[in-house]
Amino acid sequence: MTVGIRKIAQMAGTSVSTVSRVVNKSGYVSAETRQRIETAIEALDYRPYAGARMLRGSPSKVVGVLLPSLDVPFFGILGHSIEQAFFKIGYQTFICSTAESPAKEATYVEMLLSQKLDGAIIASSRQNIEPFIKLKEHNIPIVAVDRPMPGLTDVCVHVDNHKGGTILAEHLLGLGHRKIGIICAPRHTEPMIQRVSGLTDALRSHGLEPSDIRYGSEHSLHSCYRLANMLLDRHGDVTAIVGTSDTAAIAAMHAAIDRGMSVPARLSVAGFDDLPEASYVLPRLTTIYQPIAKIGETAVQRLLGMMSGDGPFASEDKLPIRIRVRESTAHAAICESQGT
Amino acid sequence: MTVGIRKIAQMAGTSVSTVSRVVNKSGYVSAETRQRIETAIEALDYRPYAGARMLRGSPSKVVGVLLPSLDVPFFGILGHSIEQAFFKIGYQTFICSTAESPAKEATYVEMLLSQKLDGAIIASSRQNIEPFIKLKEHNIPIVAVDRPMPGLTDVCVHVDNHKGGTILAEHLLGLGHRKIGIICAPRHTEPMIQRVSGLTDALRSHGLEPSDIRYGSEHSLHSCYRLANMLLDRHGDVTAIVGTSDTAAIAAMHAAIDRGMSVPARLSVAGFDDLPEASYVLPRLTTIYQPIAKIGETAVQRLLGMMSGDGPFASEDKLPIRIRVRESTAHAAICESQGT
DNA sequence: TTGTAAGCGTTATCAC
DNA sequence: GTGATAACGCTTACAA
Repeated sequence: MTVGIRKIAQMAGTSVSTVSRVVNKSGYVSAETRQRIETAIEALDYRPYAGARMLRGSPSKVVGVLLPSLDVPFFGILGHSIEQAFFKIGYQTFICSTAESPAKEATYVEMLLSQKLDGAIIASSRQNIEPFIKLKEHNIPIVAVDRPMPGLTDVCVHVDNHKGGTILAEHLLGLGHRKIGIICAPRHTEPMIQRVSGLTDALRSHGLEPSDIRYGSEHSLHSCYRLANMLLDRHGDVTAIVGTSDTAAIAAMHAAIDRGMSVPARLSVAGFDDLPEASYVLPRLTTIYQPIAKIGETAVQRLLGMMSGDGPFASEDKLPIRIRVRESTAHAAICESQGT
Repeated sequence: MTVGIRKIAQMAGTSVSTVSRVVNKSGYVSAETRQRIETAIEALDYRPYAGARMLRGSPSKVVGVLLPSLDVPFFGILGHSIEQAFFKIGYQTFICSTAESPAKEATYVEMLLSQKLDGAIIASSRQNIEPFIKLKEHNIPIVAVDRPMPGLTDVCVHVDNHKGGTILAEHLLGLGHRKIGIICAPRHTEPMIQRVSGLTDALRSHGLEPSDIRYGSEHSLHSCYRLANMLLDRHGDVTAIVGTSDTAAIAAMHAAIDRGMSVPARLSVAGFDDLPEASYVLPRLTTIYQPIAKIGETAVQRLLGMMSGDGPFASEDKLPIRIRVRESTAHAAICESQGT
């Protein structure tokens, strides 16, 4: 059924080794033999089978990318940039949506291992490295993205989330805000924790505390909307809310507007990530930009370095971030004068 | 370096065939031999190599999914649902972002073919089937999603886009709108074409024509924003704009609001797809809901059917859609009274 | 119940 | 320049 190297040899009236030489452009082959072989290859649409090559020890040119979920924009963009970067250099990518489940992560690791991958890029929701240690045991090079995986790999490509929180806090403080609420979801992931601590650290250095911090376990607009309402119920005097993601911030905008607080006149709102939806909403969202696609591409570079044996064997890349000031934040003085 | 079946046999003091029997749970093995083998497998963390199994004719349990791009929400959600459905039944998925380029599509096909896949799910931006015919020649079962690929496969899972356009038109007509503009982007894809023709057919059956149709080649908010401005420059008297995607509709909302036309009081706006961002914007967007995740899951079912040999060998699945009326559309009478 | 051996598609070694 | 042949990890007759 399948056409292999021997069928080509047979058709071209030569031996498998000569065909192999032609296919791999290695060793000497006479012009006419090469011609006959190429004709046969064309005719039978022959193509060497990667799996058999690996039996002989060649790299699989296959990598695994394990991400929490492809259907949230952040990981969609990240996964896309990783996949495209690998494609450019002839690598195939198994993208795996682990859906936050350690059991799924473990199953994926099994599947990937039995496919013989050359390397892996991982972002796991929990800091739990357990499902991945088998990859490490099999000496598969691993790069962490978006969040470090201590104990698993020392190579991580991400941004300084703590600093991002600080920048946001200082932006709001500079606008005169003193009563600031925070919505953090999903609660347990490292970037979110860092953002909250960057925020609170900056406030404290000004002798302030967040008026309220609401934690949620879900990323969804709906769940963040409820958190925002709880926050506003208890602390109606806040003049600004920061969401640890653009989604959380957008949810806060909805909650505020639905209860008649105008944004930014009465309430300033800021987010994090600068996803496309940040500029979809009206007023457009002030947020921290992070170079998602660049993160993916850098992670691929790092993995390539590890796979080719030359370093770096340990490195933490923190890519630059910056604030994007848009229309959702304004001076607090205005708020007071229009306050509810 | 790598641990294979013979190393296990050696360690357990038995033969490779017996190990194979244990691994595949086929044939008889005595309890004690099995025990020794399982111990060895555990100790050496052995796992059969999928590529070698395929040499012996077993299915690869690998499928290819070729989509225009993972970083746009629609395909992110679709790709995610497909990947998850395959994961559930033990299949690995190569997700390939073809980025609208036939050259990339062809390269992907080559790569996939040399990995020996069991089947493929494809959505190609252009109707160009050329890059994929090799898959067909190699008898790889193919299912089209979101848009049909005539000549390549007769199996397609999608929605009735024409009907969606009709529903939208009738919704607006029912609200008294008579001057309706359309923004269509990206212009050449089948679903977009269908949506426009559904819209115009419905208008014509009421003796009307669209006031203006603006076509764009890019999906982006930015480019659609410019289209919307062109439309409003030329036909400031429209009372409603339909975007053939939620992004196009959101861009229209921005353009309208930026020139002081309030939505929906002065201008009604409707979109298509019901992506998350449709409920992010304020006012929340009236749009046509389509069951994206369900489309992915159904496509997987169809492909499974084809791979297992029992039908269907030709079938077009049109999944149900419905309109989601939100706040961005209102009665046209209100518009006239507040008109510019 | 277990072992031997052939063969899947490929490449590398070595002889011609 | 070219062609046998062994080996990679695995499954499956077939023999014992």
